[in-house]
Amino acid sequence: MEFAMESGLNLEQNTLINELTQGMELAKQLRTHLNQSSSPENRELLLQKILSSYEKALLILKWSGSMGNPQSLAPVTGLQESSVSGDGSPQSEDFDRGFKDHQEQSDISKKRKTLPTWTDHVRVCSENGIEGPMDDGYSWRKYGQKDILGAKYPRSYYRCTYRSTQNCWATKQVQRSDDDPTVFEMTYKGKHTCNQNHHTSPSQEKQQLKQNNNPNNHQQPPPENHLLFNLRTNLRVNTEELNNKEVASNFTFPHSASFKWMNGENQNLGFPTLVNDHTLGSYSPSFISPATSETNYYSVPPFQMNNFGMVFHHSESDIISANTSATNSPIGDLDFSIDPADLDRNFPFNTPGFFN
DNA sequence: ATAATTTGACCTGA
DNA sequence: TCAGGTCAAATTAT
Repeated sequence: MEFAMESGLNLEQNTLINELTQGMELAKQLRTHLNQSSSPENRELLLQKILSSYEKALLILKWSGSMGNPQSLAPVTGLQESSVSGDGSPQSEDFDRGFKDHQEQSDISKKRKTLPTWTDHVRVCSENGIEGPMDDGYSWRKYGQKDILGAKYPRSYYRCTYRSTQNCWATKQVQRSDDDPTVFEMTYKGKHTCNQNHHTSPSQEKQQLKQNNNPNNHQQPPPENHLLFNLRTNLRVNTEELNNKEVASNFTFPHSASFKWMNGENQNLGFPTLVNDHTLGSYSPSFISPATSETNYYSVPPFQMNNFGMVFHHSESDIISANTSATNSPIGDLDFSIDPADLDRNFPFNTPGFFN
């Protein structure tokens, strides 16, 4: 509630202006580079940034244009279901303090009713077989993988890296779609109560990438986040049938904060390194948001997409029990208490389809 | 040495 | 009993 704010057009408009401005700036830089002797890479980089800015600008326009017409959007994958519950987004610093410690145990015994759960369908399409859904801006630690009945690909289980240190009980499951291997269903449970200000570190991301790309498990193609790339390739967001409102109000994109620095170090994966270090490294933060710093979570522009970016489709649902085993715990209560917070970051994705 | 991942065992609800 | 989810020891990466 507190942040009812970003509903507005202003934000949009500002962002739009920022993007266009940025595009112009970059174009100027490019011009300079053309005169001087600069590496082709730098030029390329600038070019990409420019394109990125314009694409974003266009997306923004599209998005705002579609606001009124929910129907205009096309669902990408129609998968999910689930109903919604409250929270949507990850992170809420303010709240965490209330919880820490003890809560765990006590909660266990109590109710842990509904853990806010929502699912994103992230399509990472890669023509070249690159990219992966991984990074959503949070640090996750994989704690399990299971073959699911009837599913071609195994499901991976992740929990917040800061579970123990910050008592953050957010978890997520990643399941590669059977029919469309380029789609990953990411199911999030619980919100982040940790402070991950420093967005993921490169190393972490790398790791994630790796994991998800289990060669053996047919898991997936290597991710690289080229926002740009992703953007171009497919950008769509579908909010599934959830109640529009709910989604609108609750869902939040995980801030994407990180980009990758994928230096070609993923040898293991053996996937093509499309991008040069610089390319990635310099992926314009702008893409993400003007401000990259700590404040991001909130400040991020509405359209922020995950790094993975792109398409996604998501649905939320309440889930009721989440854990079974002994040690597990309590996350439960959070839902409620946090709700208000959720709203904030929530992206005004009222529009049922973000990008078409 | 520390941190993350792998993976089979274990747990729980249906 | 079974499938999904989690634990935790061993392994691997940083």
